[in-house]
Amino acid sequence: MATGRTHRPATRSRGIPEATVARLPLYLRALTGLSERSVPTVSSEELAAAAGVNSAKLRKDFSYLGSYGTRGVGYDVEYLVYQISRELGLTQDWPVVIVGIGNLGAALANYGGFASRGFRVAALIDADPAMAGKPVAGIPVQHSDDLEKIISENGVSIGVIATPAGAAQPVCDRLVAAGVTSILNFAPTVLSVPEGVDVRKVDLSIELQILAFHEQRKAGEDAAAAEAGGGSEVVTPAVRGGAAVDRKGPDGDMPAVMPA
Amino acid sequence: MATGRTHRPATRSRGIPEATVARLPLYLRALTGLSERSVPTVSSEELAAAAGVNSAKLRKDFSYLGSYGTRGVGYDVEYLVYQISRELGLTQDWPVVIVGIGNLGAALANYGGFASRGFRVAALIDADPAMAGKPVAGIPVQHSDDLEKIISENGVSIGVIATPAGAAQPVCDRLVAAGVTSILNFAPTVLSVPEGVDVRKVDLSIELQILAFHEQRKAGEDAAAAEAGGGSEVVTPAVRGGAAVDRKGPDGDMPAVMPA
DNA sequence: GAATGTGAATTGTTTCACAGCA
DNA sequence: TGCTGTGAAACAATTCACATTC
Repeated sequence: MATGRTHRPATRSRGIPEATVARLPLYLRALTGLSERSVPTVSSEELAAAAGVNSAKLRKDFSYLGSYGTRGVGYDVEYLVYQISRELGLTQDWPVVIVGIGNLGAALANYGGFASRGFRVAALIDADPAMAGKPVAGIPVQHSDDLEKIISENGVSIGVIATPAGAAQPVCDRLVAAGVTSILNFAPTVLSVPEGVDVRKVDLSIELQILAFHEQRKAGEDAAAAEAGGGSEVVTPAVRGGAAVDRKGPDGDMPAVMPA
Repeated sequence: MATGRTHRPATRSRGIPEATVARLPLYLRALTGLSERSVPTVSSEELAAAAGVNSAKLRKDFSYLGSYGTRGVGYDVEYLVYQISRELGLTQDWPVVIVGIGNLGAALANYGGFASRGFRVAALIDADPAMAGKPVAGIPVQHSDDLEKIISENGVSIGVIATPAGAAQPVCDRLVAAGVTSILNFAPTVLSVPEGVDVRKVDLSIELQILAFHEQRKAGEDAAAAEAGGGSEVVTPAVRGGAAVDRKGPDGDMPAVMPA
């Protein structure tokens, strides 16, 4: 999961489990595809395949929303699209601000996937005065001095942070103070927010690290054995200062070393 | 979670639960911060706070790696950094290719977080001949005709897909055929891959949709009531063609309508 | 005395398997 | 007959609480 939540009770919101909520957008995407191809109905099996999950899970997920299928037939595509959209709150317009218009912020501003699903980029904000007024994705960048005003004038409740790590917490604080209650954080930092504010994070390098973990494992115990025995390109290990030479990991003893 | 996995047994890899693996990068980031500030040791309580998790979870996570702490004292920062890096496979160099050098691909190429953690952008690949040769983030873009050659010459096992949705599956197939076994997918599609290939996905609009779900809920049952009663900016509902006017959702009856 | 490491309890999620309905 | 909807079983993750060790 490229993602995690901060704060917020583990309680299911209106009975829908978090894991299910996280999959609704996936179903919606698959359904939208079918809808565009004018497919009228779809079975749990087919839809599950299109969404990349298994059908029992999908049926259980849908059962939390209500009884929207027809036994022996399947689900009406258009009807489900509407129900899921409504459940996700996509039948309304969500103005969003993006703070931090660097490479990533600009890419986000240009990203079509937002606009296509009820999200409207209401403003772009950056701390660099040189950026002010410059249009990105057709929207003029505004200076962060005006952040509070921009938020309130546009009725923004969702903010996207794409600043450098150091700026993220202060920006977050200002967004929250100005009334934002949902934040999508691309900066590699843990944000602390008051109760009632939702944070989701996307950390590109974390995803790669998780892949690397599995990749390493695939390389096999052969490689692990080789590394235990002889030299590899491990970053120059130096002898550790403190106590403990007797640490034990599950894969055998490890010399008390660490990267320089 | 901005993320999910496709394919691959639910089995713990070498006894480390997936949920734990997904948090290791977080701990590592927090530890790196402490290391830079020359903090020698840290308690589970402190580190958990810095990583944004609770301390019991952190201790349980670490217990899967081994006994790396000292009772009554805490964890040695440098030592843990090394152990986690090793566990994640970050003590080796991972050449990565990025396919699809649009706004997002370019932003990824420029993203510092990759390089800082053992990931090296070995090549940028795009299907547009006009891009070929043009440097992005100091690396010349290569044409996708040469994809297979690039993969094998650089020993790439991790690929990043940042193409439009339509191109993603063909690109994925070629990457896999050329030897890539881990894929980070930014395209909004489900990729199908053979057994043994790992896919993680990051879908920006999915994250926003999950936020919107919770945001909607925060707006309260008052808003829900208001919407049930009168007009809101629901996208022009039209009467549904098919059967069923008797569908029932958990929040009361719903007219058989859907977005236009 | 302080903080780790971990069994046991709890909570959440997935999968199974089949009753019930169109 | 075919496919949904859902209890019940299996599994996974989290949290508790405390014995253990420094």
